[in-house]
Amino acid sequence: MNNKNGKYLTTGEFAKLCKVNKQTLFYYDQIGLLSPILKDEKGYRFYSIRQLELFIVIGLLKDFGMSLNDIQQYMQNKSPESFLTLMYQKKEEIVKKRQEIETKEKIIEAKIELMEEASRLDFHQVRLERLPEAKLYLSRNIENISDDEFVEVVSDFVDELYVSQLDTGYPIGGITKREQVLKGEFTNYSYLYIEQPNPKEGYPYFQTVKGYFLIGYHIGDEQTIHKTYKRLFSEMERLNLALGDYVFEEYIYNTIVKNHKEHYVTKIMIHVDQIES
Amino acid sequence: MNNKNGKYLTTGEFAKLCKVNKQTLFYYDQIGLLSPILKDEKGYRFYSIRQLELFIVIGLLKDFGMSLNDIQQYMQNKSPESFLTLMYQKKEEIVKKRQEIETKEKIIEAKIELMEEASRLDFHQVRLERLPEAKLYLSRNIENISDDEFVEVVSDFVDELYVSQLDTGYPIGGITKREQVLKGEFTNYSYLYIEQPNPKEGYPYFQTVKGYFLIGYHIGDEQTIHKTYKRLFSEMERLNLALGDYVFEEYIYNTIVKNHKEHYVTKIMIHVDQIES
DNA sequence: CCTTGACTATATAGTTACTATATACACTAG
DNA sequence: CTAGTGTATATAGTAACTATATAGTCAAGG
Repeated sequence: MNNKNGKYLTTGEFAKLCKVNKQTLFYYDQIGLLSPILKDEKGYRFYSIRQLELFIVIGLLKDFGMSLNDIQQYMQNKSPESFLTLMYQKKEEIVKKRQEIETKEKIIEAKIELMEEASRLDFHQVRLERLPEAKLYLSRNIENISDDEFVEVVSDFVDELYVSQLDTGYPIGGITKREQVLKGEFTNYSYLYIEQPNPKEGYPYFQTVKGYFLIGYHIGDEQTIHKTYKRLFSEMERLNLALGDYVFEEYIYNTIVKNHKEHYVTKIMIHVDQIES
Repeated sequence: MNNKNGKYLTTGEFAKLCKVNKQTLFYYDQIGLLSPILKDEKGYRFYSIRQLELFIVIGLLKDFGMSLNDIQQYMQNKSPESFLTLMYQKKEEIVKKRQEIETKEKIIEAKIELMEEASRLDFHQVRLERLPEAKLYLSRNIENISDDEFVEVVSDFVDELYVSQLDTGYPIGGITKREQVLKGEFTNYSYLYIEQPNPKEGYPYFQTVKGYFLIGYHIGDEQTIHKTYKRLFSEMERLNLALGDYVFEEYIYNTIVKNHKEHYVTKIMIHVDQIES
């Protein structure tokens, strides 16, 4: 696209034009990806300004995730048809990548929201709240399961979060059934779950019972969580509330933001029914 | 979030749970990023299922572009506040990344469109076409410029495409003024340009004169382009057309898709005026 | 009790796309 | 003639692993 082919550029000059290190051009020459059009008897390299275009395209293909090797393969038998094929393939890849990035953006937004919310909370206060319907993605049932089976369920659950992009950034929680809670087995969960604020179609979701929940926070190791449950139960009595069908547990602060177990914070949401008087 | 802490996992088992190579866990242990909670007297590693959570977060931060070193730095003095700060920072980065990816998606779409269009063209046919207004981003003037100055202009032009994300995937073309064309200096361009189908605000664009253009294609090296110009001029005479103010040249096929200069294809668009009869 | 096969460990080298460093030669200005 | 800049090659280092080689451990089957 120009008639200024007269000027030969030294490696340094061409590197400046390409906005890269001189060494990079040595390297490209070495692997035969982009060699100078001229090399004098003393080994000095000379590039043409025309070669900039090729360098830019190499950069483009690199951006699209191709290795220098792949790029070289393409360059060796290029044609309008193979270029078009390549572009269609890269288009598919980039669409997928964009969707992944959008998912990650959502995850970050969720984490920010959760952390901001947590910072405004008083963990010592217990409150009664009416929660709206929320959709949860559930693991398989994990009641009274062996260690090995539990590992497998967690593995499958995490796997599904990954392949179906169900990680929303919300915490992974545990659901305990009324009967386990009554037996005092607070952490004999029936399911793991993760909330889906914008659920995808075609997945088996568990619809939370909407209604009233008594919400309290346990500070410290899960070993001592029964103490907090006791506090909550006495509060239920005081408010004339009966235990509902499920209890939900979620980490607010854990290993991701705190170094010591004593500082972990678990949110406990007890489904409650008003007792008729 | 679970009470199944009894089970200790070997390196192989934990690797399977994390869906990574065993060696990766050796590596993480070695750099002190994620060590097993237990090592027996024979050096065997044992992980807890609880450590999966940490592994997942490490993966998340990696996805956000942090190096293992940075992640370790963060883990050493983590807190809800520093996590929030980190998330705000990563959010900014990911928004920028998403925009970059969107730009690249547009570039690919443009390349596909151009190639598909080119494949349907008959390069031997000359046609008269009314072109709608198009916005072009222009280089500085390059009439009768020295080699060194030309290199600088190209460098600045490409630089601006990069920093202002003006690369639309459309070809870089050259504009020749009527007076140069009349002198037979077909490739003494006045400007380089790139079309901006969706122009950004606040940039100096050159508005093409909308109107009639005689469009023909030159096959082969630019050295012989005068032959094609001659053909086009005789066609203009036949159609009773007068040379307008500018001629536009663009590569259809070049070093990116063809190995030999003889197969390059240049599109020539001559702005023309109807001669009153 | 011995062997086989599947596991575990460590140490070292290889990978990609460069970047940094060391050493030697070339060119240009004063 | 020398200082300062440029060029060249060769080699080593980088991140985040992966692959390979060698050796020790363990549980099951004959």
